[in-house]
Amino acid sequence: MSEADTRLRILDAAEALFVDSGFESASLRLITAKAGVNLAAVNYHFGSKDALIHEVFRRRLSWLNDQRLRELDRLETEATGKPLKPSQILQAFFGVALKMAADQDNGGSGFMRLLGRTYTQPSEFTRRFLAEEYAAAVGRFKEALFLALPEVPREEILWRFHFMLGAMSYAISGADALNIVDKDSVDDSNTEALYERLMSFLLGGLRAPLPNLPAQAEKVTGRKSVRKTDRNNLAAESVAVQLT
Amino acid sequence: MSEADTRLRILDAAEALFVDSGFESASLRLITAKAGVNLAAVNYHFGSKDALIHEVFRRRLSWLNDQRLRELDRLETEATGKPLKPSQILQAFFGVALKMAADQDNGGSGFMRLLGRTYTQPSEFTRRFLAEEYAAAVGRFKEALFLALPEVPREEILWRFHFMLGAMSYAISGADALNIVDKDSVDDSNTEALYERLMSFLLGGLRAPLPNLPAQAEKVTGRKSVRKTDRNNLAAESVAVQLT
DNA sequence: GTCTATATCGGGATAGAC
DNA sequence: GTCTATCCCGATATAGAC
Repeated sequence: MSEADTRLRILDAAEALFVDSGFESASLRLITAKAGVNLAAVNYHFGSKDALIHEVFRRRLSWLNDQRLRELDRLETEATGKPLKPSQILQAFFGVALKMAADQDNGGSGFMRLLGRTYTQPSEFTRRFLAEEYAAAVGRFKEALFLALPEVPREEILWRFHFMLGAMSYAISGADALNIVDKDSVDDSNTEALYERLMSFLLGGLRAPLPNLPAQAEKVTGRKSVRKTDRNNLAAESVAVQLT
Repeated sequence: MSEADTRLRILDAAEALFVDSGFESASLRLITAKAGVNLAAVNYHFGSKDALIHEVFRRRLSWLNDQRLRELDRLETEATGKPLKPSQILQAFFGVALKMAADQDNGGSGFMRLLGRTYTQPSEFTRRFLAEEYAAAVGRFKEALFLALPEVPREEILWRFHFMLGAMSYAISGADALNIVDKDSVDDSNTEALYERLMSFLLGGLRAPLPNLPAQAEKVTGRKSVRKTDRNNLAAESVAVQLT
């Protein structure tokens, strides 16, 4: 077996086991057995289990974020200087992720589910490299959303982006998780339908009227916080109408 | 130390450690040390680590779902037979959860974060008792939503409910997770503001225009699937306008 | 009910032969 | 590069004294 082969087999086996039972219960013994390689091969090729985990994420995330940025580039080129529509930005970010989740060659829904879970797990170790891998792509998408929604406070956009990530995570977890809520009558085999469902939900949330924030102290400077609520209400009117 | 005391100390310590580092890394040694009790006490009081995990969820979930149903009862009594507004239903389900997340006496945000994560983890063990604990409450809320949104296909409502759970989960994970996306400038200390932000996002998503579902084979019978798309489009118009 | 001590297992990592 | 054998640790669970 060639070196590259062994590496790949380990990565694939590890990913599958992480998805099914988490980082801890997937022991090196299980991983190497599933991969059909020797136990010691993991330490030889990756150095440690942690490094293996890191690499499992790195290879998928760098591909995913590449695709996302490529799609964003394409849309921005087409738009010739005009700001993108929110729906286009969401399509580039979430649509590409859903497409990856539907593609067996790139880890299928398994990896995306793993990613969604890991995202809310506050382990310093996973947090650090997720931030690294995400930084570049997220920065671009943030800016695109700020441009597309100039009247919406930036903090509000960030929170809604965060909420959208949560919805996507559960969407990809699919009927498996939904069946906790309702044992019957839901079908997630149709990825096209899931995409349409999720996109209209996300767009609805993103362009919802702005919340009535309670007056509060500003974070850094001491500007009059009363104004803030007013400004949000004003923006709410226009936002609910203007977008698509 | 009284028996009840020991039980409680173990439950609290276990919950806190599960939140911080998951079920597997929280060993009985860590749990009992943090609780200030003897290692053997866990097996004496709960029988096994799995049973302890189960009990950690049961005590919080039964309280949470009690509160949710109480609030739903109250709203339905007030409404005297008329269907509730979607916003009221969301308030009873998600608002109560956020309130619990903000209340240190009931586990604070810790437990809710743990719950959100566990929800997407496909372990048979956790899945089974989550379904048990949720069944009653979710059934009532489903029915309330069906009544409140008679023109929206039931399957669509279930998916949107699922998406909303995802958004809530991430909302409660809070700035810790958001900072993966953006290292600065976000503040989650204000739970009132978080509540308002999340509610307007959820409502926007719930009442979004219905998706354009691709034609597909019906699930059980072979009724003409073309009609389905048309029906959804029709409904979309009314739904986007009618709700609040 | 609570303790100490221990049985038993499975984990990650590594040394050293091939 | 890959293997076997093994070290060392920490996990759950339990037996038996108090």
